[in-house]
Amino acid sequence: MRSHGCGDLRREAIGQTVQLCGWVDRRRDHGGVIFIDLRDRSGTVQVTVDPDLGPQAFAEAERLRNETVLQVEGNVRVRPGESTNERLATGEIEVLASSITVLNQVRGNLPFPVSVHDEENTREELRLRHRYLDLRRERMNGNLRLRARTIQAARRFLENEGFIEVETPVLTRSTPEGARDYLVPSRVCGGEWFALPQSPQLFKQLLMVGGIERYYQVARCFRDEDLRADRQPEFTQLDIEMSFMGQEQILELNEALIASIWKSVKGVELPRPFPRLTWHEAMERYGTDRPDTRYGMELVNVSDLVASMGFKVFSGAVAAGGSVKCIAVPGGNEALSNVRIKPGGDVFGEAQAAGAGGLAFIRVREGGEIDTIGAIKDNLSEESKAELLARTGAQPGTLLLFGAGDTATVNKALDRVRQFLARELGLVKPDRENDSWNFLWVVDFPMFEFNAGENRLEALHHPFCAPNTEDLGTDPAAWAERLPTARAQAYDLVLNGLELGGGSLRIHDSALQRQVLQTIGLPLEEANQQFGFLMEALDMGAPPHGGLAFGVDRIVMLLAGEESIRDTIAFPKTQQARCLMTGAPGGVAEKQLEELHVASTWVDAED
RNA sequence: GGGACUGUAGUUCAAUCGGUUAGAGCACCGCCCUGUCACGGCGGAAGUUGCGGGUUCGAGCCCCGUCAGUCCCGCCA
Repeated sequence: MRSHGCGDLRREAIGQTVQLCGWVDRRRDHGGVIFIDLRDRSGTVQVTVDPDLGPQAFAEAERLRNETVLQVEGNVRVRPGESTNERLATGEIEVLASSITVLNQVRGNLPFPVSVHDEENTREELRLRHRYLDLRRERMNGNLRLRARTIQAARRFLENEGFIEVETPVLTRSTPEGARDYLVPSRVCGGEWFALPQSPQLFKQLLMVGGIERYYQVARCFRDEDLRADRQPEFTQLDIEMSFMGQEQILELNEALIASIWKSVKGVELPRPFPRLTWHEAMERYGTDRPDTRYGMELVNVSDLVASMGFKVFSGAVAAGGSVKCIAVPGGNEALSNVRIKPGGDVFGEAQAAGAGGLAFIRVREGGEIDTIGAIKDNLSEESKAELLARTGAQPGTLLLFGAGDTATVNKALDRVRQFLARELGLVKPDRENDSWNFLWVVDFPMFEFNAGENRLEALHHPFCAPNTEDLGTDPAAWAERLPTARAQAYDLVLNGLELGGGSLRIHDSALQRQVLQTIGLPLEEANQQFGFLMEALDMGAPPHGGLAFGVDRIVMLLAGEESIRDTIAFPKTQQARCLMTGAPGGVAEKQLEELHVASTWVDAED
């Protein structure tokens, strides 16, 4: 007698006696015969229990409840009549039970239904509290399988390309810059602390110095920052680094990696090469460094057209060094009422949420007439009007939405409005049904951006990215002056408006590395103290190298059509960074703290 | 640190303007039904309306506080 998966049984098994194990998905009882849908990882099969053919089995079956754990022995036969249950993996056959063994029972009521027949709209709080039960459901079980297939496809591709997986420390040292660290007290070295890695960045670079040449790791990373639907305090990166390769080769190889994953997980052949945008162009045309290119409504810069007009909101913004940009919403006149785009409306609210003061609009009517507030209409010359319509491609019925102010805020507001409208107007399918994969490389990121709060430059990616060689020039004496405005040899992979990963060529010259650290305001002495080991290594024949890291949770989220990475992680944390199942984080014994040389006094932030 | 939303039976939801004993589907328990497949029929049990306080003749509903969850801003090199 063979053991089978419930969903693996097919016509070939007819006549065989089989043994099955699984959960009772649903029991039906009719006219003295009992039907059990038995479910395991492979699917569901109907087990039929007839008292005349299996008295023992029938006696057991009468007591069965949903989610009871069963072992069933029985004969496979054709179902009489036609099966109407499309969800049974093996619809046309049934297993006639001769014996049933209850392996474990369900006591009390389940906190929520698990059956494949039930709608999946249980409160997430409950699902997380009993995650083991949640994972048993078809959708979550499938997501974890999809995740495993994704990682397996990546491993297969990379191994074939000569990459080897190397594990790097989880207990490492805290470094300045970047996110908050999770800290771990050292017992042996009292008073000193480990940090959990935000990424294996420096270790993988040192592996390049170590001659590994092609490294990858499915690496757990930790960042003690506030959570979002796509951000967990611990998450998984597919971390990759390689020596002696230029940006072009790196992008090409990683495109092939991604294509290979999509091919094996979704069966989709991605068109290549992926389109590319420079960072500058992405900001200009989409207002974000991770544009969703599944739809149009690009940002159009009209600063020059309105610079001298009498409408002060527009001309004033330009005069102050800012911008006026707009997006054209085809059919927007009909789709979006004034109520929605004026103060208090949902579209207006999106712009406000991004920090914009407001949202001006023009409705384009038949014959190119424009309908808007007088302050705009009366101050717009015929030439400017014509140019505006031409530049935005506006047709009768088009709604033009304007943002005016400092450029960063305008970009942010219009990006947000654009994404909001895409969903509202049905330009993108709901995540579950998405079947368009608009990959995009964003390249030529700036090295730094100004942090007004701290009054200093910050690395846009991280301070180990190599600057663009043209921007840097050949004279080391000019580095300090040229670095702040230089582009980096850095790149992000964007899919449907979500950042899937990013990377760069790295600095392999210690002098340049020192200069970059100083540029972000790290004094030489501190740089040496924090990163001395790196620069020492660079001085021992570090090869040119570069790489990137993908967010595995996000990739799986998109492949699965989920809206939260929690649904791709077996045991995720809540927005308060708690595990509802185990109750972590929790208190520890006083003795543990003593051993760790940690004071036990709890100081509230308010005090 | 801030804004918004949510919390009612095991569960998913309802409960009109603040007004009788807080209802329904599924699940659960009992009985009936000879092939069901989201089976069906009859009956039953099941509630500190998250928690605490307040307003009111009267609070699931209004107010204050608090806890938990979700979404967003800040933050996330």
